[in-house]
Amino acid sequence: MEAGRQRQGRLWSNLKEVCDLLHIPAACSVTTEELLFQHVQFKTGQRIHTIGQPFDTLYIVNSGFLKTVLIDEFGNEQVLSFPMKGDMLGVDGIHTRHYSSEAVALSDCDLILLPFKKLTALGRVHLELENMMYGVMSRELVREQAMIGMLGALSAEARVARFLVALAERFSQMGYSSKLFNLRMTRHEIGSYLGLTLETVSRTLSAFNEIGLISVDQRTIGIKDAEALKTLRRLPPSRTRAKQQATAKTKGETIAPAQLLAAL
Amino acid sequence: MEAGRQRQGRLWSNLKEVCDLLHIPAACSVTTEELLFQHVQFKTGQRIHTIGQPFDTLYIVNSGFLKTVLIDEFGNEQVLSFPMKGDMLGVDGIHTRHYSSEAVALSDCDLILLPFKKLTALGRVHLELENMMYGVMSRELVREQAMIGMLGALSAEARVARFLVALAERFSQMGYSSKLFNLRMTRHEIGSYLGLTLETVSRTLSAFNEIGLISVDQRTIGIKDAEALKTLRRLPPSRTRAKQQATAKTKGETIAPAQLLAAL
DNA sequence: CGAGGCCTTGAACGAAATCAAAGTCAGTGG
DNA sequence: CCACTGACTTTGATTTCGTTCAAGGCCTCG
Repeated sequence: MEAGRQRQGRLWSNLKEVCDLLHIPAACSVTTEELLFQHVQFKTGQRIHTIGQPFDTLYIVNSGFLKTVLIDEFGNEQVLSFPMKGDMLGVDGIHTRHYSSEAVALSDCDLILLPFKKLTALGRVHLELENMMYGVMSRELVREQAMIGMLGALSAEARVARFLVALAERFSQMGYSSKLFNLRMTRHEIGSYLGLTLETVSRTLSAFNEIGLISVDQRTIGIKDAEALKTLRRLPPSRTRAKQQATAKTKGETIAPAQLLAAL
Repeated sequence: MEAGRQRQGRLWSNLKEVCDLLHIPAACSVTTEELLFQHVQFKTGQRIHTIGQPFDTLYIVNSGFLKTVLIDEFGNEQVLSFPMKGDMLGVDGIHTRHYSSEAVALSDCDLILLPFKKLTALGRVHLELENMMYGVMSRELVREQAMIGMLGALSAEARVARFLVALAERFSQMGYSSKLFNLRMTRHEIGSYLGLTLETVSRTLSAFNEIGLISVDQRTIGIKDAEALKTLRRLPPSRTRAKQQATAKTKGETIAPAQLLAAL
């Protein structure tokens, strides 16, 4: 459909800028400006690459928000990640020389092109660059391992809670507020990412809102109690709460929300 | 506990052998035998590396079976993978220079040591080696993405079915029978890997056995109908089967197992 | 204003977890 | 040799979390 890129080619970045973006301590041996990487702009909804497309370039997100997805045998999307500033895209294409996932812009985006051939050639000359590559790929691997652990072991509430905390931290790193931000993705996309249905995501956000952990207004999220979100395992049954309070031998005093939330 | 390695140092491999093991088309530019990598043996139960331990070497499995695990805040293991011949271990340590997972031998193992420093240095001289590194890391990433997709979207039955098929294929690649093999891991470990409880794994295997997809005898698995396993989405409700047959307008004839299994 | 996405909420159902009890097997030591 | 221990597995009964199905509300944009 909208396969065409929004090539404007106005911007270029040097190696130092690329390393900074990736949070790689560039020894900055290359002050020369001859090593330039081109930028490309994508508009909301455009695809950066599709599944099966021949691989030749990696991308670094300079600004904007994206999602990467797998498409299963019957056309259902499985969201794999929500890349944003400083993330690398396309690494999954190296192995088979074809991208194995699809990347879509969730907002207008500015990406840096890293032609893979050029990159590896440069890596042999500039050691930081090579280390950067290994580091970024390893980091991505660790991120996915954490994701597997989360999908394998955590309750729906815990997944949503950690998702919010992770988002808040990313926004903080990017210099935005970690307390108040806008989700760039739909409930459906969040659900797919977390292995849940959109209804469960919606209900969970409402529940967090009700007990004061966050505030929700459509896609605007306010983080009220980041600590509780970080350690949350499961929510106290809202309808049964009275019964639970009666059962607990707490000398009649009301159980503090924090206690309930931290319950195994 | 048994932190000590079983260093025997009897075996060494050259670059060609390493590439073969990883299924990398080594251009075999290096026929010289000076590039040697040491082997190390581990016995069942021994740890290859632990979480947080300083990273300096990658491992390739030459023989044997292992598991890699994450340990959560309360000591619960989350199985991430079951590496076997040709798999690489330790890549997650590159990023932070500390392993982020733990690898344990499920059987006696023979691993090849790849000191990371040495490896990257060699990569600059031997291009196939560098390509191998990128390829293997990318492959691992793709594998984990598939895992995330599976955990996020598939039913318990489908997960177990695909797990068996994947195992069968690995055994086949390794030259063993893909029709009859022994599981090297417990039901608990399989469950952890698939995001299920051990009871669910056990029940699912029993169900597959009952309808003739596999045969199960403790850890010995016989694959009877690989195709059905590959495409299975959900099992027909065994107790409701009579009712379903009645509901279906199939002129009184019995529904073929294959039809039921392929049901969306 | 109306249409179409997106989101929320409720009710009922169902898949998998949890709880519980036996059964199997390998290894150990009397 | 055999009984005993402990880890692993199977199977059943029950519970619960999350899905599914359904209806209505809320924004945005033509």
